[in-house]
Amino acid sequence: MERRQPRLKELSRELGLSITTVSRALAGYSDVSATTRERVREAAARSGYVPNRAGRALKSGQTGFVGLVVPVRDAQFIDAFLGEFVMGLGEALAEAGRDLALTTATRRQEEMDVLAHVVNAGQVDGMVVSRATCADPRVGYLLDRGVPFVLHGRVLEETRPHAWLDTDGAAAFGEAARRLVALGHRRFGLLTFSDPMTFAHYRRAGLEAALAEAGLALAPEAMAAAPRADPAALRAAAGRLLDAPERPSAILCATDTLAITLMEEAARRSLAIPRDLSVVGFDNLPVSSYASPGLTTFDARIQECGVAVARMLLAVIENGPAAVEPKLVAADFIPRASHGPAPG
Amino acid sequence: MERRQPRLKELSRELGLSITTVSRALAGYSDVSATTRERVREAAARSGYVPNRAGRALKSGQTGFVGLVVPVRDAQFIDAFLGEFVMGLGEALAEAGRDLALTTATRRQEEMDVLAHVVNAGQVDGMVVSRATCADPRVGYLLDRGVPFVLHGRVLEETRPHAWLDTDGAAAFGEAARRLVALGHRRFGLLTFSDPMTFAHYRRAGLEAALAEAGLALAPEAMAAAPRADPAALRAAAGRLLDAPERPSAILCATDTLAITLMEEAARRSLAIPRDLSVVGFDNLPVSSYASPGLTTFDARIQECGVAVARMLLAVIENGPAAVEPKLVAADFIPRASHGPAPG
DNA sequence: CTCGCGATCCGAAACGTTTTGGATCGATAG
DNA sequence: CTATCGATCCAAAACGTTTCGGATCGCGAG
Repeated sequence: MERRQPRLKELSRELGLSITTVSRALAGYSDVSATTRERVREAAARSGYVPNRAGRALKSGQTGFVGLVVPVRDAQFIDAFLGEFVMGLGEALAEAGRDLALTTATRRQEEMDVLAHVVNAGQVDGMVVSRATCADPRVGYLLDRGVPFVLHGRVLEETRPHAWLDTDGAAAFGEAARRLVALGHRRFGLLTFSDPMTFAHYRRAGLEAALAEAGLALAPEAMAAAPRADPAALRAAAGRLLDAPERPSAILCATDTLAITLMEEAARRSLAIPRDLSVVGFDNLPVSSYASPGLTTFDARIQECGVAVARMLLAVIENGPAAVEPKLVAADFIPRASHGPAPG
Repeated sequence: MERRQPRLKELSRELGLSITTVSRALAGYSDVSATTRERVREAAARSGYVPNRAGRALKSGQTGFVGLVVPVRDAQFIDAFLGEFVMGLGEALAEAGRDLALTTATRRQEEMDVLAHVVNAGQVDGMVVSRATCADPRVGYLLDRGVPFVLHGRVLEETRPHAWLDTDGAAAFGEAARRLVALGHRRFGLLTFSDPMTFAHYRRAGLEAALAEAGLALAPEAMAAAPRADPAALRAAAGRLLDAPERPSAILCATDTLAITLMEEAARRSLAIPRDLSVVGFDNLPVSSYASPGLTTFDARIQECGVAVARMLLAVIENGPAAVEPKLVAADFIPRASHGPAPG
C-alpha cells in the first residue's frame, strides 16, 4: 500500500513537460502559457504534489521553519504560557505557510548551545527568543551572524537595535500601585524572582516609580525574592514578607504563581485577604480566577503576543531588521477579590 | 559582522582534505585514520560546524523532525495539555537529536489537509497524532503511505495494527464508580462531550461497566453531553443534570473543565459539594486543586505520556511499526474534597 | 527572403550532504 | 620481482528544487 510521493520528475514525465516548466508553472511564472499552467496545476492537485522542503531549502536558502528554543527544566514556570504563546505563533505562521521548529534545551546552561546548533544547522529562517534576561547573550549572538529574530521580552540596555516585543510591566505595576494608594494603602511589599529576568526588573521599577510619585518608598525589608526554580525558597520569601514587623498592607507579586504562594502562606497565618492584606499578581493564569479569593492580576494576552511576535519575525525575514519597530504592549488590569481598601 | 556558517567545502579546503574524508571523519567511519579524524573533529568544533539539515535530509531522507499538528481553533480545550505534552515530546526527542515540527491547523476541517501537506512535503520523519477520534481518518491515511506515527489516544476499532498510547480512562472511571458505590452512592450521572472523542467513549464505558457490576445503571436522563467548543451548551448540559427530578448524588465528568463548569452551576443552585453532590473530574489541571472545594480527579501524567509517545515514535522510525506494542497507561486517582459519602 | 521579436519551453548548474566505487601507496606474501 | 592486501583517501553521483541562459518556432516588418 505504501505509495511514494510523486516528485517534480515524475510529474513532469507524466505531463510530457520538462522539470523546469512544471516548476515554473506551479510558481506562477508568466513564461509558461496559461493552458499549460492550468494543466500542470490540475495534475499537481490531483496527485497531491507538494514541493519537497529539503530540496527547496537547499536551493533557495529558505527552510520554511521558524525556531523556538524552550528550556524543559523549569516546566512549572513556563507551562502556563507555552501553550498560549505557541498557539499564537503557530496561528500567524500558518498564514504565511511556515511552521514552528520547537527545540527543547534540557538544561538551562545548554540553552545557548542549542540555539547555536539550530542556527548553524541552517534549519530555520529565523528565531523567536523567549524569556529574555537582563543582559541576554542570545541577542548579541544572533545579531553577530545576521540571523533574523524577535525577542519576546526586553534586554535592559539595548546597545544594538533589534526587534523585540514586551508587555509593559512597569506601566501595569505603576497602575496597580496608584489604585492601591487610592484605596488607602501606604505600606507596600514586593514578592519577585531573584533571577535576572528583565520582566521582574521592570515590574519592580514601575512599582517604585509610582510609589515615589505618591511620596512613598519600598522599604528594603518589604522586598523578597528567590530563585524561580526553588519553590521552598519562594515560600520562605513570601513568609518573610508576611512576618515582617511592619507587615505591608499591599503586596505586589511578579507573577500569579508567586501570588498564589503568597496567599497560601497568608492563609496559614490566618490573614484574611483582602481585609488584612491586598494581593496583586500578574499573568491572569486560569488558576487565578479559581483561587479564593479570586486573584486581582494583569492579563498580558499571551496568545496575541505570539501572533504579533510571529508577524514581526516574518517582517524581519522578509525586509530586514530595520523594517520593524520594537513594540511595548499594555497589560489589562483584571480586578478580582484579592485587593481592597487598606485595613484600619 | 555577518559571518557565514562554514560548510563542508570550506572546512575541507582549510584542512587540505576532500569533502568525503571530512564527512566520513565526522561520521566516525573507520576508513579515516585516527589522527585525521581528531584533526577534523577539532577543526569542526572550533569553527562551530554543524551539518546543514537540508543537505543531509535531501541525501539521507531523514529530516530530523517529528511532526505534530495542533488545531488552533479550540484553544480553551487543548491549552491545558499542550504545554505539558509538548514538553514531554521535546525532552525525549532532544535526547535523540531530533526536533519537533509544530504545525497549526487553523480550522478543524483543515486538520486532515494540513497533515497531508506536512507528510507530502517530506518535512518530517514521523508524526505524532494527538486527540484521537473514534474513527480517526488520520490513522488510515498514514498507514496507507507508510509514514511512521504514534497515535496519542485510541481508535475504537483497530482494523489495522498500529502504534498508540492511551490513558486508561475506562479503568479510572471504573475505579471512581466503585469508590463512590462504596460511599453509598446509587444514583450516578455523567457529564461528557458529544464529539466523537475516543477518550469520552472509554470513560463512559468504564463507568457503565462498574455500575453494572454493582447492579446499577446509568439512567438515560442522567447523561448529558454537548460539543466541546460550545461553552453555553456545556453549561446547559450541566444544568440539566442538576435539575433532573431524580438528581444524581454523584456525577463523573469526562474532564476537569466540565467538572468546574458543573461545580459552578451547582453553586448557582445552592447545592453543597460534597454534601449534596459528589463530583469527580479527569486531568488534574492546575485549576482543580484551587477550585473550592478541591476537585477529586485523575492525573494522566501528560508529560510522561509525551516522553513515552516520542520514544515509541523513534522506535517506529528506527525499526518499523511492528517493533512497538501499543501502551495503555493508568491514571492516578487524586482524591480531594469534591467527593464524599452519599447524602441521606 | 531575411531579420528580429514575443511567446513558450527546456538543459544544466547549483545548493550541501552522504555514499559508492574506486585510486594510491607501502608493506607483506609468494 | 610481482601479486595481494590493508590502510587511507578521494572523485563523482545522487537527493529535489530553483534559476540562468539559452533554444525553438511562428509571424510580421523591412
